[in-house]
Amino acid sequence: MRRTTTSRPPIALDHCQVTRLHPVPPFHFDATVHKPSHFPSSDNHHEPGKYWQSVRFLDRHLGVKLENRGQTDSPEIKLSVYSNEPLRSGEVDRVASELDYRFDLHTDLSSFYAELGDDPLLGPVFARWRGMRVKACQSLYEFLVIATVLQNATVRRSVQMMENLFHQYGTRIRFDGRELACFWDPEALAAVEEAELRALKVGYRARALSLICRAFASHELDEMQMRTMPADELRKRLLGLYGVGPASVWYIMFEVFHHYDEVETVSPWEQKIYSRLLFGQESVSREDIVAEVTRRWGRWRMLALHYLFEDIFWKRKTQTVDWLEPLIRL
DNA sequence: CATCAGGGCCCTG
DNA sequence: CAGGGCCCTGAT
Repeated sequence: MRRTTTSRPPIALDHCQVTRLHPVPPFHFDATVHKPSHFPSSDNHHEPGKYWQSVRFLDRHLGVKLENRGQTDSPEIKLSVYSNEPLRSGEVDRVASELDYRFDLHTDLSSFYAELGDDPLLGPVFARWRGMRVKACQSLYEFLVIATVLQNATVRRSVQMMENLFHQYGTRIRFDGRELACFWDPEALAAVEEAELRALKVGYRARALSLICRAFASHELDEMQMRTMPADELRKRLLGLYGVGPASVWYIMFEVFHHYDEVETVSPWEQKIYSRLLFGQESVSREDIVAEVTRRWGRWRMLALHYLFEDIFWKRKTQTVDWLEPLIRL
């Protein structure tokens, strides 16, 4: 009988080192670290001004805590890195620099606001979320797992699949008084039979999960190198992975690799939401959506859509958005 | 009880 | 290039 990793007590990350991150202003802490449109996951936790996240990095299980210590125009983040043994010199810096990339802290968005600030849709949104960044605090491999459990599933089912995977293959970590799940390595899954994955109710996705982790375990893919690839080449690489189609590629191009103009496709769910946001209609064709955002926002089109999208989901937290509710299938 | 669609993707003809 | 099948779940 397989002993699940999470049946063990959590790893205590009792060592902590503190450093600072300095985002390029303007910077909006909460809208960057927390994306209300994303499904909840036990690898992170957000409270206003604070964010906890597990990170599998440098072959370690780490806990990171980000705290807002600045203002929009003079931003500063206190970063606490928790580990089970003291980190070697330089390791905290490597974590800081990786987070800098994953939270997109070094991008200068001033021309984005300058060029699009007069847009009637974006103007009010900028007023609320100026300084918001794209964020994917997962590695490419980890994000591919998320993209896979999103496929053809309602929110509840995606959450269930993700938590089943964390329970079976992840590691519980404990730091700063919180317990979170931490991702497994692709190597750990590479040895697992598809049938075992299917038992976690991931269905046909078992094959994709299995083949994707092998692509990483065998080092066919190099995330760091992919960060510098031209968009066309990158897209082709991603599409070549089994179980990765246009919808997953779209999320990854934008969220993981920060291609702000990536709107090659619009999947059905987003299509309905953008139709409302852009045209006030129930269903506008994807071609019309792509044409409109390209004409209107050019090289910033996906970042602009991200602002509109998260804005409506933030709004939903405090008030009812009657047209949005039926679109969110729990 | 049966049927269906859901925040896709692969494979076939 | 269109369309069927795929896993599972909750809604009808």
